[in-house]
Amino acid sequence: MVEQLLSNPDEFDFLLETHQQIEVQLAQQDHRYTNSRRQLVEVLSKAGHPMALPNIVAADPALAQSSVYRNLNVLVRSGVIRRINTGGDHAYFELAEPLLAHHHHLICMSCGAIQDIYLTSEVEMLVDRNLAEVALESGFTPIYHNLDLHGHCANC
Amino acid sequence: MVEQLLSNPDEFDFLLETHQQIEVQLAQQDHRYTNSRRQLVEVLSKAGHPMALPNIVAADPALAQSSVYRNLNVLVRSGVIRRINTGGDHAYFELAEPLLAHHHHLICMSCGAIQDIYLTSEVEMLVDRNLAEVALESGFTPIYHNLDLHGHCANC
DNA sequence: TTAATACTAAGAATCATTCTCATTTTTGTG
DNA sequence: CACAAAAATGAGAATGATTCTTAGTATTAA
Repeated sequence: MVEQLLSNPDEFDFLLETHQQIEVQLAQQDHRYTNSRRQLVEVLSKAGHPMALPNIVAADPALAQSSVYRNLNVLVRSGVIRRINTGGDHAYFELAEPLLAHHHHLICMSCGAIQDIYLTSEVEMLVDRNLAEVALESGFTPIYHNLDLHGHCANC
Repeated sequence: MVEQLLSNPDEFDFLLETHQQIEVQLAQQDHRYTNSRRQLVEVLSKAGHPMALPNIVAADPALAQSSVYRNLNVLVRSGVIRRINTGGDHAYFELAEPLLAHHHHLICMSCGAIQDIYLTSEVEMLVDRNLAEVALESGFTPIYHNLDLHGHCANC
């Protein structure tokens, strides 16, 4: 069992809870939470940062590329995983809210690295309110928003 | 001359100014503002909203697909055009700041349509400040930010 | 048990985008 | 006005991330 390899009991609990939530979320849309989907979620969860497909596949040799692509789509459509479009060669993927707290990204224009950032709740609230107003005026139904800062990371 | 077809003198002035600015901006990087680049800019300018490649090519039969792709890249690298990654099949393109005022986008998850939105200057200021703080902590050098709201447009 | 349905995974197919290259246009210099 | 050097063009080939196909496997429900 993969769980026995974890040194940190908190991480163990987190994964357990995460798996349970996801199972319910998928069941609501008549999808199964199969082994390979669990493994995919564990790779993303343990990495702790957004990953592109080659990294996901490399992180767990049991994962088949075609299945990962298919399952990423299923999980994105079910709201379990979030797709991040950087404009680079690959899309990036991370666990979606509420499995992960609401946050945004620094995206390096040189190396493509992605780092999570958190804004103050005051700023988040004002942005939300302002976006909601503008959406309402256009008859637009908001689902989620993206906010990312592009530039050059410390290494580049 | 394309300009003679314009009914609105304001639009004529706007294009003139725009072309002049772009010519300078390109010259600074040893690029020429050629005819086909002008035509590309005019298509985007007249549309008044972000366009995907097939629409750009369809809007002006004189534009060759391969040249449009190449020139979009040149103009994006020079900061004249902005690329919008929606996650759909195509990237979208629009004139960049300061040719267009700072704004954000509503992106329809059903039909892919993109609409410009403007936030209040108060919100923009707070977001900028907060992003700058967070970037500084990470040694990240900010260039620009994206903020887009995904959901369903009035038609969908 | 059995039928229906979901899932898997290897490889083929798709298609947006980039690359190649022969030709044309523009620029700068004598 | 050449004329060489540098940029740009455009048609088609190549690339490569992602999706599709398909035959087989696993799960569910009756």
